[in-house]
Amino acid sequence: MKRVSLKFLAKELGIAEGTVSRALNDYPDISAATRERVKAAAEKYNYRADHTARRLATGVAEAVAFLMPANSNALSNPFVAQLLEGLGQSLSTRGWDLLVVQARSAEEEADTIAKLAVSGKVSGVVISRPYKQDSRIELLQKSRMPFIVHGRATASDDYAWYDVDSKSAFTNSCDHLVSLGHRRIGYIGAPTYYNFAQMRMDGYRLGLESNDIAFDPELVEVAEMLDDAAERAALSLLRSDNPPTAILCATDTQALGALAAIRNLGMMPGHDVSVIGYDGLDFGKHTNPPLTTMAQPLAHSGRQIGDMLLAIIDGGNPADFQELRSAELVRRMSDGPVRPKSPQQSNTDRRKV
Amino acid sequence: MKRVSLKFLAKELGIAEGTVSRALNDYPDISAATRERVKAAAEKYNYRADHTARRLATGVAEAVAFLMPANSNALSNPFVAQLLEGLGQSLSTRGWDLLVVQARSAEEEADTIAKLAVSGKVSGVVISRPYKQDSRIELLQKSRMPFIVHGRATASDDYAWYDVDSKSAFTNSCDHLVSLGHRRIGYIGAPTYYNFAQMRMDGYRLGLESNDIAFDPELVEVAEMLDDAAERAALSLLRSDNPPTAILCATDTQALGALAAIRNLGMMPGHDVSVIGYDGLDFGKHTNPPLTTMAQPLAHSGRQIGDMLLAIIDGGNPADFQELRSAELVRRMSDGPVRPKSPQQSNTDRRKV
DNA sequence: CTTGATTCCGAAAGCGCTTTCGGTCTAGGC
DNA sequence: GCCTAGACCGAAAGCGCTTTCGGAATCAAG
Repeated sequence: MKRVSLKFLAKELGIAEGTVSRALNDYPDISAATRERVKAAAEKYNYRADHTARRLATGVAEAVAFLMPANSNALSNPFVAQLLEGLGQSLSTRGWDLLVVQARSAEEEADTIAKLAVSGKVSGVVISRPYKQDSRIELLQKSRMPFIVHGRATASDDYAWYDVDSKSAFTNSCDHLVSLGHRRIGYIGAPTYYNFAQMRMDGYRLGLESNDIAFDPELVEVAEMLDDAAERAALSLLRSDNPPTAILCATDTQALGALAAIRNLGMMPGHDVSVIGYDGLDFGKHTNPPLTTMAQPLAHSGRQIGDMLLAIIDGGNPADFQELRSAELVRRMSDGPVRPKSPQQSNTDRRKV
Repeated sequence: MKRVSLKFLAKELGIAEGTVSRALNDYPDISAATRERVKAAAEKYNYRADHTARRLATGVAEAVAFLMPANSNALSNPFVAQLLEGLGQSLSTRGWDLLVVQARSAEEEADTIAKLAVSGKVSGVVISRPYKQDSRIELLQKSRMPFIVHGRATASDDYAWYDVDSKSAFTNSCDHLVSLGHRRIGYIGAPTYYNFAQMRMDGYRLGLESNDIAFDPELVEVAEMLDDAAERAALSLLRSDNPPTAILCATDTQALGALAAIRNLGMMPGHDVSVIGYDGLDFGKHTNPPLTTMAQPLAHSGRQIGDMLLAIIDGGNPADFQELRSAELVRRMSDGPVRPKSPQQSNTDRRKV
């Protein structure tokens, strides 16, 4: 279990350390013969260049960092793990490392980034859930550290990102609800310092507009991305004089709260009032009723993001790496045709899941 | 944004590099005066010792690795993120790094560990979900790499671990169900190469035994830790000649499947047949009906595990760091008194959540 | 054969720190 | 006033690799 060093290998082969190093790294000034000889020996002794020494000598970290979202909550965590998994896969193709760093608080995020950028510990960074104006992005740009963001900020021309077009998704969901007869559509959003929250809200408004429905601020609530916060928001929507017949939620977690609110009011989600979430989280299959949601394609997003970052580190132009995917409405049981004012009416047009 | 080096600092102060280094590291052979002077300058220039160089010189990696569970699935991922968060917090107290490494497959896990152990990239490792016989643990012990496991293998005397006493939890749940009148209690388990799966099953059997209920293999199914696999398992249990009136599930994810199976059979979970899961995942609040579960205290487990690992790296005896926490039954709506054979009976003794 | 161009490899200088070793200086004991 | 202890710091040797530079050997051309 003892490490074999370059020195050892060189001595064993009777050639200079530098030569061994160059042979291993496929320098053109090494004859094929010795290259093979060296590689065979390396194989035999199971030699692996010491990462730290290599880093110091070359100046390239061979590692990237993932900045953990500041206030993540248990329900949104599935993303993180999945992203990490994909990132790891991507990096492992080169044997690079994946660092997870987190700020103590949202305020310290910028500082954490700044430190990271000069630390030399990583050759690239991925951040997620950008704010509308994101100082992390500015810092990263200023420090010339390759990076990619999962999502985008308002200004998004000159850096790399991978995002899902949630704006269109919300517009489409509006259309969908309108086609089910809804005209009074509520919206529960996330704090709008998050750009994704803004975009989803924009999508909602656009959807209203294109269906000639006037935007009504009474129908909009902003809540933290927690189930209970969203439940309170939904309650206030539902208790108003002219309550919505359908509610769009910025996240699945919030949709969970909306479902609960509706049930608590003695109504049936999907029948009395429709709810559509966004994220496509698996546990939506098991809610009461199963949650209709806009599913984002996050299966390979981590992998993709990793590959893009690597390409940028290799010298690619960040602006060339911008990818916009689209979300897909997966209908489960929480949406349905608008219910006429008449007391009874069975809920038809339902699909099984 | 340019890095300031030791050399620069030394030149600026007019003293030797070595002296600056020793001053910064609080060596006793440096006068208080120069120590302060050096630290002030370091502060002023915002100097941070280059991690890589430091590593190379000292030989200590100042980083630990978390080995990502091999076949994690989306529903079990909340753990990972939460654990990572806690670990990160713990490590940040020293400014250490957190690496996430993953094997391509379960088979390669041991190999990954072996490589990691000799790579010198980290000074400690945390692994989770050990198998009954876990070659990763043996490897780690052999290579003298400090490590801690989240969970334990069957032999668990001579290494550090943090685990939840799921065995007792299952025994207690049995008692609970018996107190509700159940005598025919089924069990859906996870693959028993996982030691936690074995322990939970043992707890279940012990619970039966202590209540003088004969163990019936017909009532036990082993399924993957996925909702649909568990659903099939539950279906087969429920369709037998003498079906269970209650089902204990090794994980919440599986309990989700059990709930679905019961509903699909036209019965009502918690009324017609009780289901209890294990994990205490938040989304259990939103299932249909809300899932009764044994909640493990994972809020600060990451933090705790990190602190323990650090203590071991500092020279602590691994065997001194073993912590067994207990799970708590949180009753929601999926358990209830056994239903008499008579057709109608309302479900009493329910608690609100 | 001599010369100039190649090919291939050894030597050595770092990368930015840490740490040992010894030397200088001052303080205290006689 | 001389000697011995500390106290304090400078110099230098690494840590394990990479990479530049130049020299020796080989080869083709004149």
